[in-house]
Amino acid sequence: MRYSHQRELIKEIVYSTNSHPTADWIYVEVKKSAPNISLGTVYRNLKQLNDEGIIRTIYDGSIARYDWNQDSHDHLKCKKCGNLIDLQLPETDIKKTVKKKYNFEVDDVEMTIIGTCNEHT
Amino acid sequence: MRYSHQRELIKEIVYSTNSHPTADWIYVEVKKSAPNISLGTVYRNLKQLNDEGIIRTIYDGSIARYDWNQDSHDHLKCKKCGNLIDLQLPETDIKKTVKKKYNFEVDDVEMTIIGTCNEHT
DNA sequence: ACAGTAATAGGAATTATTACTACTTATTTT
DNA sequence: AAAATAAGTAGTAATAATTCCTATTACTGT
Repeated sequence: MRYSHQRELIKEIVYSTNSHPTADWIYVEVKKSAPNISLGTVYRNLKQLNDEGIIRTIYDGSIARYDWNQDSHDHLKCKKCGNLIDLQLPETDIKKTVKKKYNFEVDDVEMTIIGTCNEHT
Repeated sequence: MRYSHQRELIKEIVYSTNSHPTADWIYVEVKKSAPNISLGTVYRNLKQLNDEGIIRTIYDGSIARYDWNQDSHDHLKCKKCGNLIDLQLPETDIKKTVKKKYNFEVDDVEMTIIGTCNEHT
């Protein structure tokens, strides 16, 4: 993967926030420093960064969000504000259980906990 | 919610399979018995059935799938064949942990385990 | 500095889903 | 049972998110 200014900016934006931004939000942000970047470029680079393992793509309902955090972690989704909050649950032995019980080779466990955050109860 | 023939057919189709069908697949199926049903009708009814708690909507990446199974359960997603397989993991105390640690009122836990199923290892 | 090729801008195309509207049908009222 | 009413439908247009296409631009190894 060859260096590109645009990709660098996109990467920095994803790495600068914990808000799990969408492609569109990133597009708006990156335009501040690269006014004529195109949305296609944003999507292409997000995909590349994802494929290289530099960022991670998560799905919030039907839309894609991007996360710099590569550690295995889960998300809380607040029904009221829609925010996704990172959390680290104690690693249970889901992997082992699944392997034993279903003979399924586990790569990743994606967990989203849906409810109401402390600011909206 | 008033009775409708179309909705009844759609419900029966969702209840007849464990394959977590997409709206499009359901559309193709239901056309066999109601040839001039429209895709909009399929979507509208799936949403209604979901809102009434008769079926459940799950998201597989960015696309919606529908599931008759109302019990709290999880899904295995095979990277190779793309199939979603139901599974019932032993109820851990995720809810309690999250409540204590993050003061977050949990309604639902969505878990998708990604890997390779026994037919594709 | 230059050749080779990956990356870009800008816009068109695609896919999944929702919205609109005139007509139809299930249910309620008479 | 016929008329009234309101929810549901078909067909199509519209939207939103994402991907694709193409002529041009910009890294990078020599």
